[in-house]
Amino acid sequence: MTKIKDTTEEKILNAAKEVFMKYGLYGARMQDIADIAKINKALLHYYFRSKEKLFDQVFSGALHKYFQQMDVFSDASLPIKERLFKYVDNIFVFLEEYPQMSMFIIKEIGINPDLFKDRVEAIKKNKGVNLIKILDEEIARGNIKKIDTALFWINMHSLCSYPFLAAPLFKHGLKAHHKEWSDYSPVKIKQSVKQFIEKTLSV
Amino acid sequence: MTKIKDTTEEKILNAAKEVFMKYGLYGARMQDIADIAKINKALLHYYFRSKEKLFDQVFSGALHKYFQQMDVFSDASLPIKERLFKYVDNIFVFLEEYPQMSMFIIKEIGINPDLFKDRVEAIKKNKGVNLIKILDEEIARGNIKKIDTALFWINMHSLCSYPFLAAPLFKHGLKAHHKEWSDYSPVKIKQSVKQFIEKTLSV
DNA sequence: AAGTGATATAACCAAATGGTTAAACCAAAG
DNA sequence: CTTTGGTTTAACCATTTGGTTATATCACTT
Repeated sequence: MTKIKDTTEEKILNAAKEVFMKYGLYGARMQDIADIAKINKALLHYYFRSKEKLFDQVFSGALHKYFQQMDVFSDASLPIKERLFKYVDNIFVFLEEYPQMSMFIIKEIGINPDLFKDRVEAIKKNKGVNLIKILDEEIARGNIKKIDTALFWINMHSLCSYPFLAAPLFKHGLKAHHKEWSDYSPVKIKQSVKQFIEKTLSV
Repeated sequence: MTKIKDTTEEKILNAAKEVFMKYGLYGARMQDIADIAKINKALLHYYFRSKEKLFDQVFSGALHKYFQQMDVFSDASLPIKERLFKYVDNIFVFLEEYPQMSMFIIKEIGINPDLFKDRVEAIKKNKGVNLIKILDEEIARGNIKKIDTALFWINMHSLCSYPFLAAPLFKHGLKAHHKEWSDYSPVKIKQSVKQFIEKTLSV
């Protein structure tokens, strides 16, 4: 499936990703990371000088992947709705692989806002695509309904992300109603997100 | 605003709530809790035997408040849409006071699923209201559109909760578009949730 | 004023944690 | 075979962490 180089460095990074995502910077234990990577704890410091440095690498990678999904918006050749649908597809692929990542990013930013300011500026400049601006332009051209684009953006993301974040809750909640989470995620949810987009944007 | 008894026990619980919500069980430090409560660390153990016990109290309280919102559904005298609107109002009041709580619950359940199984069963039995079942009944009576009720439930919660969870992200993201988070949350978001309910359920 | 029980604190302890070091391993080059 | 370089490990260290204890303080009763 995914490429596995299996170098020591990658084993560490994968283990660190797992542990940091679950417990956050403060809650994570270097020994746990070493155990999962099946290496000696000292190797962590050999490859990444400190816990903070290792965390920084993991967090940067997460943030990069998170914003990478927006690349599809650069493709101005596609009609806006197609781009949005493709974006939703991207998000779902991403969320299925890293269901915890958006929460990880949100949590760590909440704890240490500085992590964000520095890094995001760099990413933003690299991409240079202004998603809400694009939607506003489409409205000006009359291609979509006249809506509050920022609000639409928030709502669309909510519909996509929250089901994955809250999966532990929903899994249990649905079972109480003799329904299975697997029947809902991700196929049906993706459908209903696209429905929401369709209904909200159609003139 | 909220009643403040200001007993030592409450000071500790409030401090613990703050720290546990931010850092989780593993990430939280007893000394931090003591500092915020402005008491000696030993007092923590005097009132609550251990870190786990203190956490348990905080977590139980959070879970209780979280599910308490659903009480409005017991009031069968109101038409279903009124009940849903009232429920949304409740959620927003709750989320404005405890924006981190749903993430706290979700995170801790993800780490330690056992916490959930034991406690939720008790809560569920106390309430005895089956929300999705109520919606299904309303469909049978022809009061609302024939929809997938569980999916509707998930979507509605997503629209309510995620904006609060992801506030740190949105705050920053909106500023980049010269818009302010305060212009969107919570008034406009609540409106659009109710719009979503209206559109989705109307026959 | 003296006694009493609950409340609070400083000082302490053992275990865990992030981090270091010196020595061992091991593949490739000479 | 020996050397050389990067890689890996066991043993260790200083600090932090959750938790305990002995002592002090305070509110209240007698």
